[in-house]
This record gives sequence, C-alpha cells and structure tokens, in this order.
Amino acid sequence: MTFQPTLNRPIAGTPGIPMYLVGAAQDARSIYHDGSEIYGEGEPAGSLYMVEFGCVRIGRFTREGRRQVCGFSYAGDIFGWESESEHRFFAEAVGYSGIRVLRPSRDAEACAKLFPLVIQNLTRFQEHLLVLGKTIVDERLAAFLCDLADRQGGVSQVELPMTRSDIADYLGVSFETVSRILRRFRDQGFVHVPDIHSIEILDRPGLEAVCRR
Amino acid sequence: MTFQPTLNRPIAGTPGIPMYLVGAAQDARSIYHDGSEIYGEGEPAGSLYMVEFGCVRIGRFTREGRRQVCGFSYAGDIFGWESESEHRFFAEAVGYSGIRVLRPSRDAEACAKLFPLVIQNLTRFQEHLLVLGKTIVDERLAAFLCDLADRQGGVSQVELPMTRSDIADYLGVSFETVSRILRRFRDQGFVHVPDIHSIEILDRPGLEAVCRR
DNA sequence: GAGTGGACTTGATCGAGGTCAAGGTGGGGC
DNA sequence: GCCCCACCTTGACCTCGATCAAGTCCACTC
Repeated sequence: MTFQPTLNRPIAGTPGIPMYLVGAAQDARSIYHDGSEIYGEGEPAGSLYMVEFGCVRIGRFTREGRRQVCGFSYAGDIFGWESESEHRFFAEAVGYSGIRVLRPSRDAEACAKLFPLVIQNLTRFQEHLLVLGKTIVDERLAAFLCDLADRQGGVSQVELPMTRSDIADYLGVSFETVSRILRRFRDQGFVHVPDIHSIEILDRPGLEAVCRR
Repeated sequence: MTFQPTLNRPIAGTPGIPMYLVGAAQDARSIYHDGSEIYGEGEPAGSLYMVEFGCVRIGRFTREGRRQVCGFSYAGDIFGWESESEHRFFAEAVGYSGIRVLRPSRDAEACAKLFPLVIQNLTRFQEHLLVLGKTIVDERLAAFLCDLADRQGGVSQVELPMTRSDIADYLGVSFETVSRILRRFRDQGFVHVPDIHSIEILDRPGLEAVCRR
C-alpha cells in the first residue's frame, strides 16, 4: 500500500493549512513561548496540532526524572496523534512558536485525507529508530544533522532551534557528548558553527559517510 | 483525535482476518520458513501483510553490513506500511510463519478502517523509541520483555521466537550483552529460562522497576 | 553412534561515552 | 554598566558494554 505525502513543509514562514483540513472546525492560532507546554502527559487527547512556525518537542519523563524526546515537529508538521484517550507524551514549544489546533471530523473522508500524513509520521519514527539503534554516537548525530537539513529543504545552513540537551535527549546521549562530537565534526571540517543555534554543513557527503555505517 | 484499535491479537492460534478486510482482494496464505524473506529492501511496495501465526522481523542493513531490526510483528499484526513506492525495509520470517497478503482498496472507507491500525503501529514505534533512548541496557531488555509479555496477553510464560541476535539488533546492543543481562536477570530472580526460546517472568514488578527508570 | 554447524554462554580486554567538575559565554533585568 | 542565570564547552576519571576469543549445547545428518 503506497501513500504519497502531499504536505509541503517549509521550515520558515507560515505554511498554509492543507486544503483538505480547511473545512475542519479549528481554533485560532496559539502562540507559545520557549519551553511552554502545549499539552502534558495524562491530559485528555482529542485534537491534532499543526506547527505554523517555530518548533515543538514531543517526549516523556521517566520515573527517575530523565527526559526522553521522541521527536521534533517543525513548521508544516502535524502532531498529536494518539491511540488512547489521553496523551502519553508531552508537547512543548522550542523557542517562540505558533500552533494551530485542528479538530478534523472523524468520518471516512477525513481519515483518507489524513492517512498519508500518519504514514509519513510512521516513516519518520522508523528512521529515528534506526538512528537510535546505532551504537556509535557520531553516527547518530550525523544522521540527525542530515535529517534536519533535509527537512529544512536540503539547505546547507541549518537552524538548530533546540538546545544541546534537547538533541541529547533525542539521541539518547549526554549533552556533553553532543557538544564534544559537534566539536569533532568542526575539527574534521564537516560543519561550521557560526552561532549556537545554527550549523552550516560544509561536507554533506562526509557526514553521510559517517551516518550510513 | 482518539482512535481505539479494534483488532485482537492472540500470539498463538490463527486469528481471523478483521471483518472489514474480508472484502479486500487477497492472496492465499503463504508459509515461510525461518529466515526466509517476505519482502526485501528496494522491492516494489503495495500490499499489506498480516501475520497469521509465527513472527516477522522488520529491519534494514547498513552499508557496513550491520543489521538493525526496527520491529517484530506477531500473530494478528499487520505490517508493510510504506510511504514510498518501494520497501525501505526488509521483512523476514522468524521461525515457521504464516502470512496473508492483503490488498485493501484505497478508497476512503478502507482508509478509515485501517486508520486505528496505523495509529497503533505509530504508538508502538514511539514506545520503542523511548526504549532505545535508555542508556542503561538492562532497562532496554527489561522493557522488551515486559512488552513481549503484554503483547502475548499478559502471561508470565513468554515465547521468544527470535534469536539473541535478533533481540540485540532490535535493542541496539551486542548479542553477548543480551546473553549476559538475561543471565543477570536470572541470578536476580526476575526470570526463569526453561529453554532458549521461552522465558518465565517471576517478578514482573521487579522488571518494571528496572525499565521504568 | 560420531561429526558438523549454528546458536548461545562466558571470560578477558579495551575504548567510547557517562558523570562529575570547572570554566566560558551571552542574553535579560536592574 | 553590572550581575545573574541558563546554556554551552572542555577536562579528568571511570564504568559499561563492544569486541575478540574460547568453549558449550543442541539439532540435524550420515
């Protein structure tokens, strides 16, 4: 069964709401500041959310207080899919972000429209699984950077809205290690780091050689 | 948006095909022996597959020949979702397995029926992500065993159709480590290992205490 | 029965990366 | 301007788990 995702996803600017969701009942756009919660673990689920601008991290806290980030959503992405009646993850804004709440109807027509989006989401999680399966942490970070570049349209100048800690919790490593490997990538000429929240990829083939191992 | 999965998934026996897929065009059940390929990476995608009995591993090989398993499907599970026109993963039988090929129509009605199944799949991947995010490997294996027990109906006697290597590639560790931790769990009284392909969980709360960290 | 091959276990070694600790940097508030 | 705090970097140390290497245990064949 093949589904072609149809939604374009610019990283910057305000993407339009996909045409097939325009008819859905929707709340106004909400603005969230860095770190503020969009929904929390255990809260009732029921809506979908679309990032208009900014970035969102989705994750969970373990009993011991360790945070695990299972995904980032960027402008154009839709998140909030749940199979239970309450959220099993939290969603928080990363930086200043605009989120639109969608309440698509639950009829067959709407499901068909949403189908490619869920499949795309599924694919993304599968890819992330493969990244986390890698034992060498360099490979994980390289894969993260390549993915980020791709999702921002294949540009070499990549925005990093999240902190080193966010990246660390996403890749299952310590934030010190993220910092060290980034440093190594710089020394190896793979990337240039003009400031803390942006990365210029100088040697994409080199990075891919690292993550394709 | 909330979707309740409706499919029951017994681990043993031959589950019926969900009623809403009965109308779909379908091939006869195929029998696969241990290790044989159901589909390969790069092959054209287009069907869904349902495990009738046995087990299936889904994964990918890295360029360096390292295998990464991103999921196991058991009796009742449906796999084969792809967003591209060709498979990005391989699927292989784990032990003697029966697989039914489904070719559900692609109309809105079918999408609506399949929706809860994809969401359930999505949820499973998210949970697996959290497991792989754990730095201590004991926690990963404990989580794997608890999940396995749950998917087999919450019984304490768990079937392990896959090899230690399969588990290792699923958890992102070496197979020696799987063996060693299993040994440790035995010594700690968490499990009893009557034979290589089954595990009896003696102390479920204990195991959960390990994986909930 | 003996021989064979694949999966598993166990031991020994070593390095990647976690943890702890000590600066460095930069933005916001006063 | 100054302080403060959050985030980041870098260093030192040590543990966990990968890797290499035997050795064991079956299931299967002849």
